[in-house]
Amino acid sequence: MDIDARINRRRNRDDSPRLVREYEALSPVAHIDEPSDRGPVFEELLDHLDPVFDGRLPPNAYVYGPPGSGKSAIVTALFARLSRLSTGTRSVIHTNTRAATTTTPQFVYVDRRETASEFAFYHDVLAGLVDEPVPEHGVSTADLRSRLHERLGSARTGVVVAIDHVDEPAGGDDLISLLAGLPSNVSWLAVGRADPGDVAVSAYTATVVRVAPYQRQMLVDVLMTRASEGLARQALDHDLARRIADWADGDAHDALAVLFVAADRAREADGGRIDEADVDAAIAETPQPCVSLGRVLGLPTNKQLVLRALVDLEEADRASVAATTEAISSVPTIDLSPGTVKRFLYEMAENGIIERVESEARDGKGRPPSRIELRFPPSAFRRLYDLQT
DNA sequence: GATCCACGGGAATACACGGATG
DNA sequence: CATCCGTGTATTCCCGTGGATC
Repeated sequence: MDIDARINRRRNRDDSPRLVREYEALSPVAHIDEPSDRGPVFEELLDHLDPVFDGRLPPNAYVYGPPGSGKSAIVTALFARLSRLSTGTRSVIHTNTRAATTTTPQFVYVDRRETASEFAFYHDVLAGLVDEPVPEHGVSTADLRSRLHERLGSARTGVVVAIDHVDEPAGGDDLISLLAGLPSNVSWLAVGRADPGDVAVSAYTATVVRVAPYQRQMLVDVLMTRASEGLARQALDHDLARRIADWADGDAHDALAVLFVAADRAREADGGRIDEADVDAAIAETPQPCVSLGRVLGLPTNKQLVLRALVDLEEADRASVAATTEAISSVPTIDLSPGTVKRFLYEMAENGIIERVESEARDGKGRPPSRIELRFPPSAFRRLYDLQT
């Protein structure tokens, strides 16, 4: 725990005992340092990365698994550790004298959720490699790419780049050509949901690693661990954790989202612990399938602003895209034009953040309108968004 | 002056329906 | 009866502009 967290804990003890001690530990978008029970997958990945420990580059790889199976948690945890090992080439402040560290390849993690464009991709890879800030404006994409080549041309050992969420976003630049633009001493590890047979990158990989969904007991453990980190003692009954795990059917994201919503609901009700009604309500507001909250919170600022207004609307205001547009545009905090709000709604529906369901009420005239429905639990987004700002 | 990208705005296209037409 | 047409909405697509930054 860092100092801020320690101080905050003291500051927040006014109306103790607090049910929610630490939203961060509870958040479905945060990954903890030590994903539990994933030993075999770590071993498989380390087998693949093994050449690294001799100072060589591993081949390209594809890691895949269903939503909420812990792909991102595993890869981020692993890359965080590995990049700590290889800081020898860029940092002078290290006490360890093992010469081997200076010849270890570097590790960079980029997330396509935040790195959709070609420019952003090369920017983030480069930023992961150098200590000095990389400009985000005023420099061309081609320029950025050549800086990257320049930087790596002199490197002895190369870089391993993890690219998470390769099958999102739908509208991003073609991944294959982005990868082709990387220097030759870069090896990549793509992470996605699709089966290797259905995804173009797998044609360029030597290794494929599958991440299986969480088994029931593992998911219960995940929930109990999070509860003990983020909630007051004894706040989550083991039976309720099992109930959530059963419902989530192996998807850790959805399970954690339910826990988060239930905890927030219990806190609002001044409950000292999460009860069954909290869990029921949380499950009821979590759609299936549920889009990743990480994706929602990775959206551009103004799209999130629109969503923030959307989750507060009455059902009547969501009866059609036109009505929803009007309702959102009249919210004082929104200074976007109605046209833009509407376009955002259509775009987000296209990307599965929200859903348009065509109304069956035909009134004879024109094409029937679509009602807007959320693909994520609204109170989870509301809380996470408000904490962020 | 260059660059990226979010916005704004509007044109083009799709769809549903009732009524006219062959 | 099958098809086309006109009207009114909904939806998609596209591109120019401007703010922020280097």
